[in-house]
Amino acid sequence: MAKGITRERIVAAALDLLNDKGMDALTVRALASRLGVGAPALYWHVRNKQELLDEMATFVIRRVIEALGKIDHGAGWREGLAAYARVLRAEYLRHRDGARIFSGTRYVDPEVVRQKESWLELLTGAGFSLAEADDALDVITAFVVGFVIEEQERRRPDDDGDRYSAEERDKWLGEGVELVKAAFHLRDDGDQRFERQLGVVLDGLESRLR
Amino acid sequence: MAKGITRERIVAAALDLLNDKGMDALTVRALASRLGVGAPALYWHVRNKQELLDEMATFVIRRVIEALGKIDHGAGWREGLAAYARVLRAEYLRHRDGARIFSGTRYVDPEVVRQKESWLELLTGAGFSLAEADDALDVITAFVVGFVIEEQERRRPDDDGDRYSAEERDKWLGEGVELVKAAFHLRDDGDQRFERQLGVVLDGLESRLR
DNA sequence: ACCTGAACACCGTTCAAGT
DNA sequence: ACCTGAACACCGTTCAAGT
Repeated sequence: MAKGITRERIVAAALDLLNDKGMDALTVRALASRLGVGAPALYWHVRNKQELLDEMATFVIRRVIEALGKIDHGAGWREGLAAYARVLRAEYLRHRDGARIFSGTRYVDPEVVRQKESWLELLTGAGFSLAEADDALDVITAFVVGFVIEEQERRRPDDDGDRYSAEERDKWLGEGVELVKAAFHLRDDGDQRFERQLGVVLDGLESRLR
Repeated sequence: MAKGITRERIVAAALDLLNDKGMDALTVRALASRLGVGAPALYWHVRNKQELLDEMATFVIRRVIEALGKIDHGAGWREGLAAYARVLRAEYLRHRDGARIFSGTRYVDPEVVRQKESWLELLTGAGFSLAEADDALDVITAFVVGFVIEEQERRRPDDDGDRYSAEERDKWLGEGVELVKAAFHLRDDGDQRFERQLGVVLDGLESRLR
């Protein structure tokens, strides 16, 4: 009973292992040993490694859907889309390289797509055409995916320990790129940049309403 | 001389192999045999597989830089950024899963970052603050990366051959999602969607100028 | 029904040895 | 300087066998 390996426990352990050691260390054998079991045991519960990876992606997507479902649509389309973007980013950030690994996952689950209905309602209700509403969801999603990929890449533990100080970086850059250097010095990380850039995209959508 | 394996030839062959067979089939042994040589031979030219992957990424980034350098900045900031976005998308599209694999690549090359100078000049010259200009480049990049990841995911040869017809898909979706179905039917693929959604982001940036 | 032990083909990498 | 042959540790997966 303590050894009751199930699909759910396997997927959970796999996501843990991914966060701990990264994608390359996510091997069937390491996963099995983490579950206190031999590697072949997993093949009774899961067809192969690819199915396990698909199952992990499905789990992540399900969490996204669940979180999206709790968003209040009453505060208007702009606040709604902002909440959508924040949820998507937060869920990707939960997993090491989450955006790169779990974005663009094949829609194997109708629920993922059915989810869109309420968002299309919100947007068309606010005055967007159906085509514009569809584009709006796509463009927000694309922005979040691209933003978080960059974000997680930058946060990744450096293999070479080459964290630059400001001066080292300026030297590395060389001469004649003063704007690049100045921009780097005033660059903030994380939430504020996300909110600002998200605001740009939302402004773009808003301009379509006029 | 016909067997003159070089770093450049190795990288070129690796990118070919990636396009032909995909990332999983990109093994050291397969690559070596494609070059008419034994697997250990590659280790004279390249330290390990990771270095090879880094070299591939660098090659792709260099091509992007080269293409970006040819863009005429005379047509204004909006046309300039649009050209930037189109170049980035085109270069990612050259390689199977290009956006997922090569985006967010660690900046190992100063030239990549120095490249930004001319864009910051263009944007600040057009009236953006330096912080806004920096955000503008980021937001465009993020959008392109996210868009192309989705695009290449959708284009990927289906493992199960499950290409849906419109009716099959409607059935799969179930009842009560009429907007989703309608949106799907009027959905166009590729260039037009990219241009439209890029326009949204550019509009968002333009709104900052006022 | 659920898991183990042994085995297979393949992988990245090393290293002595060849030219 | 550049490549081969043989080998090592590890990987995903299969399968007969155990309980």
